[in-house]
Amino acid sequence: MPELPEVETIRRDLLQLVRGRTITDAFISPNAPRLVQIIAPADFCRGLTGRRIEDVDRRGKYLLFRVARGLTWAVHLRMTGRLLHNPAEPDGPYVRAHFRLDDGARIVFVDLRKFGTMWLVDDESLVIGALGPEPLGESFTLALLSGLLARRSAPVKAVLLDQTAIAGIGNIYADEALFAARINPRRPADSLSRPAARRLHAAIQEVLLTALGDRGSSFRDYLDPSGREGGHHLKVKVFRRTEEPCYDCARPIKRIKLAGRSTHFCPKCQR
DNA sequence: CGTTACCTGAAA
DNA sequence: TTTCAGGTAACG
Repeated sequence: MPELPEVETIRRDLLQLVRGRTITDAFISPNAPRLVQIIAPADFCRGLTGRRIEDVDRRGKYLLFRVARGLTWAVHLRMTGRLLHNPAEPDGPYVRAHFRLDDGARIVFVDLRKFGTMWLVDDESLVIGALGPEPLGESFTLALLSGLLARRSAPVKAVLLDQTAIAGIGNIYADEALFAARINPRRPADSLSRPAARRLHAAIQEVLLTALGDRGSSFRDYLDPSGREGGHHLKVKVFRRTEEPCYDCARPIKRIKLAGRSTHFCPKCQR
């Protein structure tokens, strides 16, 4: 569910709430058998208990809790995962894991669809080793994006969604970035002109930064650790605006299936 | 490369 | 009843 702006919002909030705290108890629900990867849930809980949270990082859509003695507790929320801090109802029907901290606070992992995953590893490359560069990082240059596009004949939207190409872009912000860059999502990546690649590079950063400023988008399930919605879904230009008028040309936004995902675009403005 | 599976619901 | 859902791994 959450993409880079949502996961980064969660990271920033949780950093303030849990840094320096020690995990005093960990619980994985038996109805979430696929939640913990690689090791058994009991070993995961034993491994986390008693450990201090030293930092909270993010890579792509992964949250990385740096805990004592070099271990990383990694979390991927997939479609419907939430990490809530002291929620009003800590025993709701979709609670898949919970963690008690030494200040009495509770971190609750809620996930309707059970796609979310967690790891406890000493080598983070096991989890995030294959990810491409951070689109808001220094290494994400125009030259890098152009090189990426030139090597792929797939539709440009499929490349934006490929986490090994660029880390953190999902279905909302792929559609929004392609609209901002006026590029048709079906265009083969290697067919983009130099100016089009330049527009796309700027659009990716602008769209992600704006959404981050709005604390993400809450179309359906996304809530921050305090249970609040983001604000960016109120500002999208094409995502889930099928048959509504394009803000630039007033013609209806169209929806197609691409790379297995619903894809929204303006056929007149995006070529 | 584009489908299919993983889950559970909400919306059409 | 059918389709759709901020994701991604595993298929063919």
